[in-house]
Amino acid sequence: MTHPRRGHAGRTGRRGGESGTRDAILSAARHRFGEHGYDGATIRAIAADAGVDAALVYHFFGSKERLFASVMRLPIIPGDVVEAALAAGARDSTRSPGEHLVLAMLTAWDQAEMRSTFLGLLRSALTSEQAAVMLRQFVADTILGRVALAARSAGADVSGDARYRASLVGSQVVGLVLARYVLQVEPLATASPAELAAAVGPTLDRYLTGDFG
Amino acid sequence: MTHPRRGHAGRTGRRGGESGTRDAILSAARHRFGEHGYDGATIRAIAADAGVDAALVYHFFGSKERLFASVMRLPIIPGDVVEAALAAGARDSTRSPGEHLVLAMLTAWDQAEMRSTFLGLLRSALTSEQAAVMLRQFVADTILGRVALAARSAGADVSGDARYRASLVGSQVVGLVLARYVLQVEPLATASPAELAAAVGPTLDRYLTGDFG
DNA sequence: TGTTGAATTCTACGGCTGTTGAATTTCCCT
DNA sequence: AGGGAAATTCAACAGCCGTAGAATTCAACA
Repeated sequence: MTHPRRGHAGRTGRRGGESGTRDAILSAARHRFGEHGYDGATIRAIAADAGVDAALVYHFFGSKERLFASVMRLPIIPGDVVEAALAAGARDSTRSPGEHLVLAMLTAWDQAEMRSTFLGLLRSALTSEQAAVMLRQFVADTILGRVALAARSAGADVSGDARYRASLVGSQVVGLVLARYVLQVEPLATASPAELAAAVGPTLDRYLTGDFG
Repeated sequence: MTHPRRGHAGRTGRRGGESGTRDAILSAARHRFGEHGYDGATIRAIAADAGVDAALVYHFFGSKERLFASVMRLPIIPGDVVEAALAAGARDSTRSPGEHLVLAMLTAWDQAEMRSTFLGLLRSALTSEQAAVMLRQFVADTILGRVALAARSAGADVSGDARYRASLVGSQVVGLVLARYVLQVEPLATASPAELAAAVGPTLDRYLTGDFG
């Protein structure tokens, strides 16, 4: 009576064929972390999504924290995207640096995998102080640093307020992302990237090189 | 051996004097919800902060959800603050409506009680879909509605893009709040309200009445 | 002085959590 | 053919969670 079918056989034990289970777990984890944050995502739910027992997650990743770290290893480096956008804006006369920045951000966030990863980081940072410190450090090092550099080279900067300018840029970007992808405020959530670039790009340009107190 | 001392007597039973326990619970709950969000805050921790048994929280409030609702009843109405700021900006020539808006926001957020309440709402909205719907509804009704109204009356609006403008304003405000009070990005977290008003106010003015695609 | 009702705590239940160790099945290499 | 390694599941642990009920103490009023 025990004729093992492919997928869920007798009970325990190895399955036939290439399983790809590890990747299934990673994908499910990215989804769950993205939707519910670190604390809200449970190992059992992730395992269930991947069609697998919870213990297998531990076999592969050792702990929830290490699973989170594995998931949050980004497939692209955000700092490079920012730098490319700023460089493109400097030589392309049809669009300003700010507009390029908005477009680059929205393009990255519109890829499902990226969006889940970023959302997971953001949601976790908002509920756990530990995650907040990590995210702050990461953003300061890889993103705000490059923006500050661009601000310094583009505009005529007297004092060292480049970091101030960069943080203003960051505040508008994170607010846009939050309103569009998390809160899904309605005209914003469905507006086209080009439309948003036209609306928000000049704000970033002014923060980067404009004149204010 | 059982001489009951004021504060924590024999064991169970009522304590002497006016306890003010209910308010202590409310205050502790506001703190906890603000720091950790709805899920992260536990009844037992709230009770411990208030120096009280967890069951007493249920005696007073019935359930965690009802406690949350009691805490989140705001002492002031944000919509009124927004309206007052916009009105002041219209007749006061030394500061624009956008600058008034920023100042009003920062003033509200700098009161500890307000900040905890708002943070609780925000953090909860970011991890629970249910809370997100509630917050979105609330913000749309009481805040974005008034901003949209102001945009419509102030600028020359052809189509019904007032909601679009209002949501842009909202995105910059929420981003500023997030960067300053949650992530505590450094030049922003300690900048003076006046400084931020000068930097961010014109952005809001442009979103309200400016020209873009 | 009782009696009633509110304030307060103790104890416990069932459910969910991250995590572990043993058992089982399959694959791959010799 | 056989044996070791990998993949997979089951069952259980201790701990925390929200919540409910009973017991106790105090205050106020008749």
